[in-house]
Amino acid sequence: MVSMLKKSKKNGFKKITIKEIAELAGVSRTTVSRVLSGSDFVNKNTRDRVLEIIEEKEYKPSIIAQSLRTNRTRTIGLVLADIENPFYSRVAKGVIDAAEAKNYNVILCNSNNDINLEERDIRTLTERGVDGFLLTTVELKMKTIENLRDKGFPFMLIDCKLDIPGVNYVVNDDYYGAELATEYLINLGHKKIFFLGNRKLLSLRERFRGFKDTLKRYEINNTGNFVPTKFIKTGGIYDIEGIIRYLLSRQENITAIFAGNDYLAVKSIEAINNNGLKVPEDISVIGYDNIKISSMIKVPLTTIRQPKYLLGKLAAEQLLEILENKSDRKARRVILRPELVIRQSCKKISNS
Amino acid sequence: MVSMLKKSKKNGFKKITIKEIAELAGVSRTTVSRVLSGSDFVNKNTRDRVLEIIEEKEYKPSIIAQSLRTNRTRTIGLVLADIENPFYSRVAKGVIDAAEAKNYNVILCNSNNDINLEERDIRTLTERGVDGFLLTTVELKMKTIENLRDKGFPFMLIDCKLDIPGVNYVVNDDYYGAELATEYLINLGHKKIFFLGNRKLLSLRERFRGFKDTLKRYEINNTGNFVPTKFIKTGGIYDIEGIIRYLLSRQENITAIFAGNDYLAVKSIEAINNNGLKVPEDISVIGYDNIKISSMIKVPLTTIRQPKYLLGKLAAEQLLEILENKSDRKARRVILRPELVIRQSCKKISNS
DNA sequence: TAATTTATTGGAATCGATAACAGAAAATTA
DNA sequence: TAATTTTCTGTTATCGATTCCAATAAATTA
Repeated sequence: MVSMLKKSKKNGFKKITIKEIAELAGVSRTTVSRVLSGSDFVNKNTRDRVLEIIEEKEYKPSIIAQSLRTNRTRTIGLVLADIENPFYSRVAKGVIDAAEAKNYNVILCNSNNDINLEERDIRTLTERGVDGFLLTTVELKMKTIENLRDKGFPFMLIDCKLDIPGVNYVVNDDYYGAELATEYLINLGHKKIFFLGNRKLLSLRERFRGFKDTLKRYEINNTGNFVPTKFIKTGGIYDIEGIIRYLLSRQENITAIFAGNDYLAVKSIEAINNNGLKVPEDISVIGYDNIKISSMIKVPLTTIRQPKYLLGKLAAEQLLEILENKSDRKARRVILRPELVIRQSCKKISNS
Repeated sequence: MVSMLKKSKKNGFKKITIKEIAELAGVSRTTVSRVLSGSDFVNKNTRDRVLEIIEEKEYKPSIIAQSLRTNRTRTIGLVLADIENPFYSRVAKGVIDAAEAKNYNVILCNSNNDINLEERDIRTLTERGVDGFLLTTVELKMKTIENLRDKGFPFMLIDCKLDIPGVNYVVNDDYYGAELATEYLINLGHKKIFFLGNRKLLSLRERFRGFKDTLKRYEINNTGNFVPTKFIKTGGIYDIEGIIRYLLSRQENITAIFAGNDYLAVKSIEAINNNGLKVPEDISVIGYDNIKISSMIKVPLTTIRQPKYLLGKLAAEQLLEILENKSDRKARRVILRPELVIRQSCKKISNS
């Protein structure tokens, strides 16, 4: 009778509360609380007795009640652009690992590359009371970000280099990565290179800048590198087949494609094959990201490797530091270096 | 002065509370609460006035406080065996979509195929106060599950057919899928078929059963289908290269491999190639799962397609139904049908 | 008109913790 | 021994909502 736990609404059994522990130990709730937090001065005998009962009853303090009182939930939000994209799921793993290491939990939202869902997710997360969140965004609204910043809500951007005051991020150096890729193609003799990507997306915008500047540096005049908007569907997803057909039909003798990410690269290769051409014999393709399948497809993809796990891990760690140290207003901007991974999807051009 | 929000510890600004809304509207907190819940009888004029102020102040009730009072968090937990495995990330998407549709949030844990982390995750989630959770498990401890069940904590298993009373699941019919795969190989003339998989994992155990039974049905005597334990590392991950070398060295003239999942299949093909043999010319390989890369690798993989998104979506929906309807003790067991996807990794045998 | 019912509202307790403050006992110092 | 400090503990208010119960006013019925 004494040891039997009483029923409650939630599930079969009622969780034991601090009050009951206090009664069993013959002390006040305050004392139990003090034992729990470990910080304050409690008599050793009292402490031991309380700890013993806590252990015996397997008492765990209610995180909900703690949250209400302390205004902290030990929860962070993570808004992923697309959980099915291996790039993001690797990032997510880094985030989760870093969070759990500090005893935080992660609430996951999937914005599905949709800017409206993204906004909704941010709203949901703040209302739910996460202590802060991480945003892997594709096409963010400046106003939303500024608003968050002005409210003082702790957050960090992942893989989105947004240089406005008071906004922190962890990114890969997309500009540098694009330089690497472009230089590699140029050194192989390519001049007619098409950049495949939606320049509305922030990371792709940087890559495009690196691409353009490198061409300029090598004094290569490369006009018309844009994806006609009719091929861009909502959420930044492309009609790759259409683009490739369009490219080939233009008779411009494109010799290489710089795809903004590996997903696009893989799809492009498929589409090129479907149009009777071969990679890399007819067209070279370089990707960006180095996702897992890149090395496994028919023609292993030459691409730019980004430290993805680290991206997530560092972002989470930075955020947690902010959370643990509220007054700290220092800028936290981390830029990671990508590397060129040479495989088989690019070929030297001799007749140039 | 009046409209200025005061500062609080958490972030720059204090959230407005029900008390303040009540004061502004000149009613009691009780009345505001009633307006919020929409259910009780409130005078229309009062209701409108309160709603107006709620809107004006953009008041959102504190989910934490609600949780404490109502003992429900509108949060479910999801324990993924491996978020980087595309199978699970697709499942996760189904879960998230279903949860958000009913205004629930998902706390994500990644057990990393580690049974100990899995137990830790379950503990974390229950302590955190999720209303229930979903478990994609690899190698669960029966005792843990029975314990959860006995405590009355709501949960469902995903892709793990555990037939003990009071435990619910949504699974693919692994037995049937294995029958499909095995029959297909047999019809191609294969008799020496090796089943590649760790039979400790529940789903693989079912697949192995289907495999064995089908062979028996066709009166094919197939001995020695096991992966020597020395190739099985912690967490059920394999030394595929080692296994393949071992297989080839045995001189048993294996003509086909039935890989327990596509991951293993893809790795096997790589390993087979590394050993100077070709798929499907020398050895046929069939996979299981139909993950995205299966169609993109050098030799597109013949495999068994499972409805992954649906798996997650249905599991979440079932769980939420349980949560919304506590007293309902009916069994919820959903079995989805897989299909054979014929691509190019299996070949007919003529000399048998 | 008096009695009863109905509609609408508020007071106060509660959920399970934390924390400011004060008070009592023990230890130290004068 | 008295005064002061230190150590330890409890009382009470609070976080922001919900809910039981009672109270009031208005409407209905007798």
